[in-house]
This record gives sequence, C-alpha cells and structure tokens, in this order.
Amino acid sequence: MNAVGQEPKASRTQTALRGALLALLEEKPFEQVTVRDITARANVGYATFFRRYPDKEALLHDVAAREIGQLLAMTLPILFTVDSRASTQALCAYLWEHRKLWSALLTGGAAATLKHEFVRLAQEQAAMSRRQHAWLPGDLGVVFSVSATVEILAWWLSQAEPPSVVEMAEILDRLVVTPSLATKPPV
Amino acid sequence: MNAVGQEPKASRTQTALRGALLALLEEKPFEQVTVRDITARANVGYATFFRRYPDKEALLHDVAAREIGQLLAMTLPILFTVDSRASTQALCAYLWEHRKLWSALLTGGAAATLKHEFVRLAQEQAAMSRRQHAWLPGDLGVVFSVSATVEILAWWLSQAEPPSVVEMAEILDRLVVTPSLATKPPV
Amino acid sequence: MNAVGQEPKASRTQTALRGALLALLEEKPFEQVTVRDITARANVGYATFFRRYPDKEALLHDVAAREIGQLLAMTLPILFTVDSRASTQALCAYLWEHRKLWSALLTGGAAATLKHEFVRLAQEQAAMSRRQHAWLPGDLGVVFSVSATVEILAWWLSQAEPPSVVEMAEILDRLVVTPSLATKPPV
Amino acid sequence: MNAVGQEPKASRTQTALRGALLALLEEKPFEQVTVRDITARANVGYATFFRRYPDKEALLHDVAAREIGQLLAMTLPILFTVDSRASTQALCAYLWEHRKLWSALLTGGAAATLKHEFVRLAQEQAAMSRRQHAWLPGDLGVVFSVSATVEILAWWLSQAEPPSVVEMAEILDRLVVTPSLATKPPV
DNA sequence: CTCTAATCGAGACGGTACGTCGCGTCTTACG
DNA sequence: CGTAAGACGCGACGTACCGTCTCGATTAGAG
Repeated sequence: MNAVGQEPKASRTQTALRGALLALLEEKPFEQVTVRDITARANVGYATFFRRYPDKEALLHDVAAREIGQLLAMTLPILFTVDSRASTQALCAYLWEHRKLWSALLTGGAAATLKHEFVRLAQEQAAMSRRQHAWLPGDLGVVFSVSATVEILAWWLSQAEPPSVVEMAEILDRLVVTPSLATKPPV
Repeated sequence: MNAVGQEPKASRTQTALRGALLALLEEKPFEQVTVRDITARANVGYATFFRRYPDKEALLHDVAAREIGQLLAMTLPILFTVDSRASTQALCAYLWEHRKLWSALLTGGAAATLKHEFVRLAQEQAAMSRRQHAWLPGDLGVVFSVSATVEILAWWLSQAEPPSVVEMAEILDRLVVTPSLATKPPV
Repeated sequence: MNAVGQEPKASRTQTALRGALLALLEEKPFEQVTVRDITARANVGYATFFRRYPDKEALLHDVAAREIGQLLAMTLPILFTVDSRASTQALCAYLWEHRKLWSALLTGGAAATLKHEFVRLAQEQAAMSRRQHAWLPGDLGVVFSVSATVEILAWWLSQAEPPSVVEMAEILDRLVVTPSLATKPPV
Repeated sequence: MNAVGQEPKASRTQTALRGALLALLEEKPFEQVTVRDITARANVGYATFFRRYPDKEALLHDVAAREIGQLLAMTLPILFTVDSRASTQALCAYLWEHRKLWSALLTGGAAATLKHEFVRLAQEQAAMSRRQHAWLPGDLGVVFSVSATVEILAWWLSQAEPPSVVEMAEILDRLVVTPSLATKPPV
C-alpha cells in the first residue's frame, strides 16, 4: 500500500546511489568521482551516503556485483557448454548492447575492483561444478579466464574501429575458452 | 664513467627516490604510500620530489619501466622463440628470485600502472617484429599476452603453496604462448 | 489530583527529560550533552524531544527556571531583609546541600543560561519592590547582585577545600549585599 | 630584507586570523562564527587554520589574551592604587573608546572565554603583589573583582542609554573596588 | 467493545560544520 | 645557486549532531 514511492524508502536511497554512480562513471573515471558528486546526483544528503556504504569503494563493489550478476549468467556457462562459440557470442553481444556502461566499468580506476568482484563471483560458481585439470589449479583457471576475458573485452570496447561481435567471439574462444578447457598439451 | 658514489647529484636523488618507493611498496600498497613517506625514506626534501617527478604516479612509471626493462628481455622473446618452454621457465625463474619485489609490484594499486607500462613497452617491441595473424589484431595479441601473463604470475606470487617454477612455465606456455602463436583454429 | 505515576503522560515525558538532563549535567558539561544522550537517558523517543522543546537550550531554560525557582525564594529576600546575614547563610546552606547539582549548573556551558535565567527572574521580582538609588540604576543592581553571587558561589563549589557555610555567608554579605544596599559612599 | 610582506609569513597568517575573528565578532556572536568564515575573511586556506590553532576556541583564547593584555595594564592597578577613582575612570574611558569591540567580546558566546582568560591573567598578576585579607581568600577576591567588573561593563555596553564614563567609574568603585579592599566589616 | 485519531518509539534523512589528510605550489633560510 | 624544511591553498574525506520526516505500534477516547 505504498502509494507514493512504490518502494521502501531505505532501499530507494541505495538505488539512487547506485544509479548515480553508474551515471557518473560514464562521464569520468572512478577516482575522479567524488562522494559529493554521487550524493548530489542521487539527490541524497552527503552524510546519508556513509549510512549506506562505508566507502566509495563499497558502493562500487555493490554496483559491480549487481552488474556482474547479470553478466555472469552468460559468462560462466561458456566454459562448461558444448557449444562454446555460441556462448561467447552471447556474451559479446550483451556487452555490445551495454557498450557505454561496460566501457566505463572496465576502464579506469573501477576496472580493478570490477575484475576482483568478477573473480570472486566466478570462484563461487566454479566451486560447484569443478573440472579439475592436473596441470591447472582450479582457481588459477578461473583467475586466468576472467582476467583474460575482461582484458580482451576492455580492449574491444576501447577501440576506435572495433571488430565485430562475431570476430570477438572467435578471438575469445581461441584465446581463453579453448586453452582453459584443454586437458592435454596440444602437442 | 663515474666511480661509484660520484655520479651526478641529480641522478643520485632519483635513485634514492626509486629505491625508497621500491622499499615502501614491500610494506604497503601503492595508494597508501605518500610522497612524504617516499621523501622521508629517501632522505630527500619534500619539495625536491616534485622537481624530479610531476607526480607519485610518474615515479611509479619510472620505477616500473626500469624493473620491467630487465624483465622484458626475457618476456618478449618467449613469443618468437623456437623453444618457448625454455623462455617461460627463464621468466618464471627470474620472477621467483625477486619474488618479494614483484609480489609488491603486481599486487595492489601499483598493478594497473605496471601492467600498462608493460603493455606499452611490449607494443614497442612488437612493432618491430610483427607476426600478423588474420584473426588476431596485433595489439590485442600483445595486450592479451601481457595481461594474462601478469595476471597468472600475480596469482602465483600470492599463493601460500605456489607451484614450482617448472609447473608455472608449463601453465604459462599452455595458457598464453601457445594460443597467441596459433595460426589457425586448433580444430 | 492524580495519584503518583498517573499524571498526564505528556508531562511525565517532560519530567523524564528534565531529570535526564540534570543527571547528565553531573557527568559532563552541557555543550557535550547531546539530545540523543538526553532522550536515551529519559527512555524517550528521539523525535519526542522536539515535540516538547524546540531546542536543547529550551530544556535547559526550563530546568534552570525550576531549580532557580526554589532557590530564588531564598536568594531575593536577602537584599530586602533586615537580617541579611541570616538570609545569606540560608542561601549558602541550601546550596551546600545540593552541592553536586549546583556545581554542575554553575559550571560549564550551562552557567551562562543559568545566570541569564537567574537575572530574568530576579528582575521580575525586583520590579515590584524597587528601592531606587540615585547612583545605581535598578537593573544594574540586580545584574550585579545576581552575577556576583553566582560567581562567588560557583567559585565556592569548585574549591578543593571550600570555606564553611558561615564564612561564605559573611563574604557574600560583605561583597554583594552591603555594597548594593549602600545609599551613600562609605566615605 | 623582506621586501614584500615586511613580516615573516607565518606570523602574518596568525595576525590575519586574529583580525578576521575580531571583525566577525562585531557582526555575529561567537558561536555562529564558523572556522570557514574566519579563514575566508582572513584570506587563508581552511586547513591552515588548524595548523595554527587546534580549535576555534583556541583562537578566541589567543585573541582574548591579547586584547585583555592591553586592558589589564589599566584594570589591575585599580585595586592597589591610592586613587582608585582615577583608575576606574581610565578603565571605563578605554572601554568606551573601543566600545564596539568590547561589546562583542563581553556579549554572546565569547564572554565566558573572555572572563576566564581575564581571571587567569589577573591571578598571575595578583600572585605577585598579594594583599591577603583574613576573611577573603586571595583568588576569590580576584574572581569576584574581575567577574563583577566584567559583568558591570557588559551591562554598560549593552545599554540603549548608557550612563556616562564618570558615573560608571563611580559605580564600579563602589560596587567592586571598595568592597574588595575593605579590611574590616563597614560596621 | 470497537474503531478512529492522536501520540509515541525508532531511526532514516538532508544539512552544516567539523577536523584530518594528502597533494602540489611556494616561501624562507642555509650552505 | 640549489636544496632542505615546511607553510600554504586546495579540496575530498569521514564524523557528529541537529532538527525534520516517515513509519508502524500503542493507546485513548468516541461511538
């Protein structure tokens, strides 16, 4: 029976903060985004920020986790699917659609946090359906896959004349997916 | 050629600053190292710092370039050598020797700069002896190789029970070298 | 007339707030007492405070007026009594009994408000039975008497080895009462 | 050889801060003066304030001590002079000249600090030339004299139609000087 | 005895000032 | 001269408290 805000106020604040950060990240790199910027954009009191998050970093973590959450549904299956090429294409297509946002997330000061969060979530997922290789420690596999993928995609999104989705999917497949799945040296 | 200790004073200051930064990086992450820390450790006036470097970042770049310089002589040939396995082993062995330093460089806030500098230098090198693949844009190849290598090595140095040099060399070879050299899909 | 504990709830809240402030004033100076302290101590909701008083100051005024009310019955007659010495002794004795409370009231940030309220009430009283001296404007007389008295008593209550009630009465008499009553220069 | 500022910069900052506070005190009560107000008025960086003074209060203390310093040369001799009336007149005259400043100092939130500083300085002075009365502890004498004087003068400066300097001098003399000097009860 | 309205607790919120910290510039004094 | 020492302007940070507000639970009085 929430006629006005349709949502408990407390969480509206958080939503506003996350939205503000996302908006600002498309304007300038994370390190240059000030807490005041965020609260101003979110129409929220400065001090209120610290009631929700201890840090600017903490908000970024939250934002990252959520954005990655959506992406991860497409990213992780890649490594365990029969048709890996289809998966990488889906991933690239998704990224391309949200090009601007992800460009911001994977570039500048936010990238490190993003990647870290990415790895963390990927580790969790991987813990369940683990395919162990003798030569490749499980978590290194995850670290490599995620890092390389992120790096490749970051490169992609920052190009003036970027390759097509299909081309990137092939590159991803050959540079990341195939190597991490290989069970024995390719001679 | 100056005798030891008699090199021009200006460069002695720079040496001291670089040394101080390296020492501090082994104590705390780069973002937490302040210019005052550095100058204090280097026994150099605070203002003097800014006569040598515009920035804390600039010093890091300098330090990074030098440390990488040594490493790069071993890293780059890997991709263009006949016996890649030997090269990766050499790389890992070198890193292992200077484990503490590189652990600091590849972890924390310095990592981004380090990797960036790494890529920059690698691009330069690669510009000369370019092996173009149709499916892999040249600079993406470099970005991927370097990033993945750095990430894998960073993982290695941060492990409690790290794999041996030989094992890491094999991993590197299979995850990074082989894929970037492949000319056609591995079927 | 309500039995104890059955008085109207609204005024029970006020009583609790006044009590809480008095208690807190014995622990720390007024400026360091926060509204949250008070409401917590009074077992009253934070917002409720502002339903009763516009201000922290307003509560202090209320508290002050009441405490002074009791005291004033003894303070004011001093100046208009035949046996002033007896009156000053009564005043000092009363203060001594409630030493701890008045020590808190007359020291620290509350003192100014206290004195102000004191003067205000004294002015009211004095307006009725005014003895005008040519050389001493009426309200200055009040200001002087009250301020000096307060100051002297504050000094007394803060001493490690305070003079006796009788001694203080004499001092008060000679420093405050006699001079303000004098009608002509004492030669 | 200070061509420009004619004064070491460090002390110029302090001077500017003191000046700014004095100026602001004539515009609004001390509690409403913000550190930012002060630094803005003094053309000084905000943080610089805290390099000089730990507190807004500390600056007030400094200002107070200096202003009182000048005044005290006239205030203290009053009690130990043969011709006390001349001294009180000098005091009142001085105050009247700097009416606006002292009005600000003796009114509002600054008053407490002012009086405290006043007493402190007076105690120091009094420690040297102590005339002990049996009935009046030395420091109470000082506290009373100073407090009463301050209070009387504060009243004076806040009047719409203030008495003349001569009248105030007489009042001061009869209310403060004579009583504190008396050696035996005036019968 | 119920139902509506006032009142309360709890505490989130916008806002203002605080005091701290680090950067990069600038001044001063010294060797 | 050039350097050490460090003051300074700047601007973000995170904290504290204020006074306003919303919200749900409690309670009182009207029906």
